[in-house]
Amino acid sequence: MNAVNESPRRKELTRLAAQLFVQEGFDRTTVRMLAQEMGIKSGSLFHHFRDKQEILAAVIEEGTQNALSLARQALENCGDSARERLHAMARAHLETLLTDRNAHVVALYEWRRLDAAARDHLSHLRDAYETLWEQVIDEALEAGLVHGDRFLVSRFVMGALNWTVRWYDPEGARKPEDLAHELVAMIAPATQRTAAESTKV
Amino acid sequence: MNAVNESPRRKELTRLAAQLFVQEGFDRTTVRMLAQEMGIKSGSLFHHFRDKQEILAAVIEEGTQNALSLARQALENCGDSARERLHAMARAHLETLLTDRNAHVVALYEWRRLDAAARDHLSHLRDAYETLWEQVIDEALEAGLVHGDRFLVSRFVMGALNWTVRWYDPEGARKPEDLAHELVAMIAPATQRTAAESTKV
DNA sequence: GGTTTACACTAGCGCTTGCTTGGTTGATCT
DNA sequence: AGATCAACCAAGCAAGCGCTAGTGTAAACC
Repeated sequence: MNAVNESPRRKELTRLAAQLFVQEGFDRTTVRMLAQEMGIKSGSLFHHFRDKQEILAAVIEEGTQNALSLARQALENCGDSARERLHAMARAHLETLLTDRNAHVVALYEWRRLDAAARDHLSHLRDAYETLWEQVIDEALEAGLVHGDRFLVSRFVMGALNWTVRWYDPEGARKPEDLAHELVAMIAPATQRTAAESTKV
Repeated sequence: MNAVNESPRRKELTRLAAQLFVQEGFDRTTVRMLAQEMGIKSGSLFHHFRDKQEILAAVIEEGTQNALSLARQALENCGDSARERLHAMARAHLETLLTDRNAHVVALYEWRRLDAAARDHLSHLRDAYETLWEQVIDEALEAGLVHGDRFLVSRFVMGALNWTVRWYDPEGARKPEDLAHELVAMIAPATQRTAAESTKV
């Protein structure tokens, strides 16, 4: 029973679990269903994970880690202007929501099923991610790009972005890039100043 | 076993069920927990509802009906300008999210637990509500109050509003009215005059 | 060559689940 | 006074749940 390791087998199992958790919900997904999806018997599952809770925690941790590193990377590789940084964050957020969709849906919908210990550990990760966002929002406010209350603006933006998992169609014409652009345009109209940016759309 | 009636007792039970579903989630709420909360034995529960699914459907229907009638009422009692109508809708949405919070949280989080029949029936109700929203968004776009893609703007706005159930504190200083005002200000800044909009599109 | 390790299996324990059954109560109607 | 009816209860069934115990096996390591 190896609890904390990160074997490639365990990672693959985590991926499959995420898929099932999205399809059925955590509570309705039985260890027998998980095992079958993984091609093993239900007993064998507990060699890889201490209990069912740990599978949930593994799924959410995986998704959050990816989101965090993708966001950091996006901020490093973009320009310095508040608009560019805001756009980069929105785009990174939507891209991880797309590529790691299952994990993120689980994180959004099944967070409350985590036990106290796992929730405590994972909320630190999530806080780190949200701090990144608040910094970028602050910059946008200072630059006069967006107006309003710091707390409310960041909540509204996170809501608009996270809500996409409910309606976004990966097969459709719209790319994460497009959504990010449209969102930034909606809350920070390009009509004022910065003549260099009036080319898009 | 009266299935479709609307006795006051049933309404009260529905309210209690909504509270439990929010606290524990639908799957983890057992019929025994529901019965205890209602002050009856688990067997008696099935006199009021055909099965557990029907309780869930009743909770969601109640919430959606209230949201719909509140929104219609708000649109009747507000001014004609696109801004006023947008603000009225946002405010009505947030107010029903506050007063019927439990029912709406259940609708948002447990929708997928509905069986096909209930989901079909309730999605018509929800569509009626979303149609109201899209009309108001359309008016805002035509009036030049907001810019962007019709579909995306309405999805972003709905996301920002619905996300509030995750962080809004009814005991806090902010009223639904304030949130609505701030949201409208964010996506439709008041700085520009209505006449000065001739340059766009 | 012997021991360890990783991974899988079978079998089932103890418990909870949604729901059913058969029956009782007290108020209301005829 | 008898019938009706909504509302409730005690008891329990069949199925399914998470998880454990004990064992087998093939590759890796000393």
